[in-house]
Amino acid sequence: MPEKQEQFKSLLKRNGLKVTTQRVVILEELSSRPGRHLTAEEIYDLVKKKYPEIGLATVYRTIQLLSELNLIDKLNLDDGYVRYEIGSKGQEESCHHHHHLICVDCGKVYAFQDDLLETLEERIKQTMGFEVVDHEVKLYGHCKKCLEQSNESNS
Amino acid sequence: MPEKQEQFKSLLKRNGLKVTTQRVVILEELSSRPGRHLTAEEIYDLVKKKYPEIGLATVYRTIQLLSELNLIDKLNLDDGYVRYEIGSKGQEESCHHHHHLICVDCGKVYAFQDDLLETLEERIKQTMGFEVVDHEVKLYGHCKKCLEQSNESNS
DNA sequence: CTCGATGCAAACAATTTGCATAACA
DNA sequence: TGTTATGCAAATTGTTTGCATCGAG
Repeated sequence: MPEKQEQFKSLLKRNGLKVTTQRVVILEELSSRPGRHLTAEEIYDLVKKKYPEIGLATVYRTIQLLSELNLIDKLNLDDGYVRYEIGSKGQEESCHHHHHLICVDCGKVYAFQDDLLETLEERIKQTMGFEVVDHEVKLYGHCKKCLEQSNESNS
Repeated sequence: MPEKQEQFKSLLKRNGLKVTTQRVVILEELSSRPGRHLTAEEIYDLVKKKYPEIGLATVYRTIQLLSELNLIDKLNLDDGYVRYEIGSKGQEESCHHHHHLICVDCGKVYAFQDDLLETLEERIKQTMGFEVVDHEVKLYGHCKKCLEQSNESNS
């Protein structure tokens, strides 16, 4: 999909960044895995397959840059790694900013979108005078599959 | 307040932990600063004033222990430090589980409680079969004070 | 007494940085 | 051609761990 490559190139240019193969490949790898939450090391390994000369430091530097521009989203699952996924601005599809459901049993991460948060933010603005511009919501619990499995073993 | 000390001691015992001066002092320091979000290093410095022999490793070990028992709450502001504050179980007052408003201008962290989240969690249970048991909500934005200051300079 | 808890220092691991080289604009 | 980005390796730093000692139960 060369048209996607062109998109990334103009995306970089639009944000005042130089277009390099490394940056385009990193964006490609992330964007071809929406919903996956990849660590720097994982991105490094993926990119190396397409561009073996890349260094880990470049991955870190690029990730940080893209994150500051909100082209990719940062996610911290408190497992010692910072993870990244393609964000709404880095994707043509309007995949809205979403939140995460983290299963404490199997570790799987689910995404969900919600508009209820807007009501909450409105209320906060009213009561505390605090104007919310971004949010990070992590809900921990038991996913459907794990709930079913534990029900089976209990019956 | 020696009655608070007694409380911490029984709190530790109740959770199957040995009562040591180090652990009690760490709990004291945290509980005398509700709403403050302290790093391990900061806790270490505070505790050293009352108990200079303590080692940083003990602080880390104790913090981890108390965090697993939910006596203290972990907070990650993505500034490279993991922070801790006394939790509802570690305090006699019923200070409900709360969420954080983080001002992107001055860095100040405000707390708020909300019940709207329960509606959200109910909805998630219905639509996705995911049962939420814990949550971490961080809202980033501009606090009242910083909003007022930027308004003044604009007028 | 016995096992868990501590202090110290060394080990770890994710991330950052300095610097010479390469390559986009 | 000049500045920005890269690769490599070394440095940094929050956190963990091994081990001998100490102290709560």
